[in-house]
Amino acid sequence: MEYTYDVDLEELCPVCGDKVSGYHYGLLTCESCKGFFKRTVQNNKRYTCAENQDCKIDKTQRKRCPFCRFQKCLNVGMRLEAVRADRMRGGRNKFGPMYKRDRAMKQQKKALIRATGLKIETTPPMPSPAPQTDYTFTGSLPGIHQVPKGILQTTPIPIAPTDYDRSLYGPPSLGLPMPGLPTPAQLPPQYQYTSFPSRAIKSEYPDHIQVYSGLGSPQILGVPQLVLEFLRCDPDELQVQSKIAAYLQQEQSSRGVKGQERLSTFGLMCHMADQTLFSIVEWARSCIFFKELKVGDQMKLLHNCWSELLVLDFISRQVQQGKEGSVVLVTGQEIEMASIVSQAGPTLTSLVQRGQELVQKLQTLQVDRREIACFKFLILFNPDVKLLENQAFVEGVQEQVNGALLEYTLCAYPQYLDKFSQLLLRMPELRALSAQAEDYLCYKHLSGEVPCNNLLIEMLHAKRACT
DNA sequence: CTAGCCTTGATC
DNA sequence: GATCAAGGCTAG
Repeated sequence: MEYTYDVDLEELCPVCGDKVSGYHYGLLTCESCKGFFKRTVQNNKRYTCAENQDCKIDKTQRKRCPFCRFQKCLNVGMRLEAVRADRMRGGRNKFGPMYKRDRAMKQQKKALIRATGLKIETTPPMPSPAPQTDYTFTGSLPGIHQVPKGILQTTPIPIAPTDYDRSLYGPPSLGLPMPGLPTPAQLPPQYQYTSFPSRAIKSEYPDHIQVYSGLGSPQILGVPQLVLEFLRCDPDELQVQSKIAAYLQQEQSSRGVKGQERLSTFGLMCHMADQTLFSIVEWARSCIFFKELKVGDQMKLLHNCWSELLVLDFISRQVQQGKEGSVVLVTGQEIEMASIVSQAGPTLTSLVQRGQELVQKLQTLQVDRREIACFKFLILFNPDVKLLENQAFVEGVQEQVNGALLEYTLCAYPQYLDKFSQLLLRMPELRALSAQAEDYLCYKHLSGEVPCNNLLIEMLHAKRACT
């Protein structure tokens, strides 16, 4: 594949494209968007959009619609929590280490270009809500034969969500009941909001909105507890990115040493997808509800939906950070659509194009990362999976997630009353796409082009064996 | 209200 | 003491 050299040419503000002046409220932005974000949050400003809430925000037009500008600030990942309630000046906040990691990542990516020869996406948003520490990385993979069992059975992954969101955002995780077995009948009404201040507040912003009431205690509006919990479960995109990039780099360079052939682009993509699948399985194992299940049920659910989760992972990356005419990989690398069309066979090309169509639809719907977090659970807890030991639990979770998503979309996007159903309508497309991707993988596997020791293939076999 | 420049102060 | 992201100030 071709690649270009303009590596860190773009130090551009993700909101308006102006020149970046440093890290502000969670990511690299320009001075003006920093100021705008600060004024908006500090003064609890509410804007309305005179158009359809999809105004283009660039350097010349950013003043025209503050509503859409703020929306975009939130969507690219600016953090409300970084605006200080007490207005204290100077010093450092909790994000310091994150900024440092981000800088390190950028360095690593430059090295990755040299190793793999693919252009690097230079302005990764930092989409995850809370960086998780202790993402243990062993560097070596379990052998293929133990893979599905091994990865599901070994010791639990240490999850240490930073307490930042938690401490700021009200009830420590435990406000959320962790039902051992939620049957639909006994589901607690858990997506109610924490108490509002007396004045009526409508959530215009699809994110945590802190309201500084007289005493200055921040509250969350518009985001059901369950959705917040899902966000907490989400792995830190940067860590996954860094881990997979490091893995690929090592893989590629060790081949050089051993005198093996370097991986082809397709081989590289297989390894990348494989590693992504590992991280998806790790995510599932550690997240709320799923970890309550017995291993057998866990495996059945994962065997059923792995490809959908993989496709969704890809799709959501494009929705969140994709650019017109190119595709962003889990490593942050970017591939031009043109080079895919010219170099990947017709099947893969149409697969990617079909994916891009779905991306477009989701972008039009203004899907945000909270909704995507819900989506992942809806896919994972598929009540249609047969022979589950604990079918009722899975159905119960599905129902709860549906409720939370519905409530969230209604509150966060009151102007789109049918957003929820529009979102659900995309589910069959995702399913069809992942089926097509599985077929493609199967074909490639049969023609011997997929590297061995591959979790992808393992999953493929497992799924086809039981259906 | 905007955005460029200034001051502050915890962390290294 | 240097760094650099917070908040503050103020012309336009």
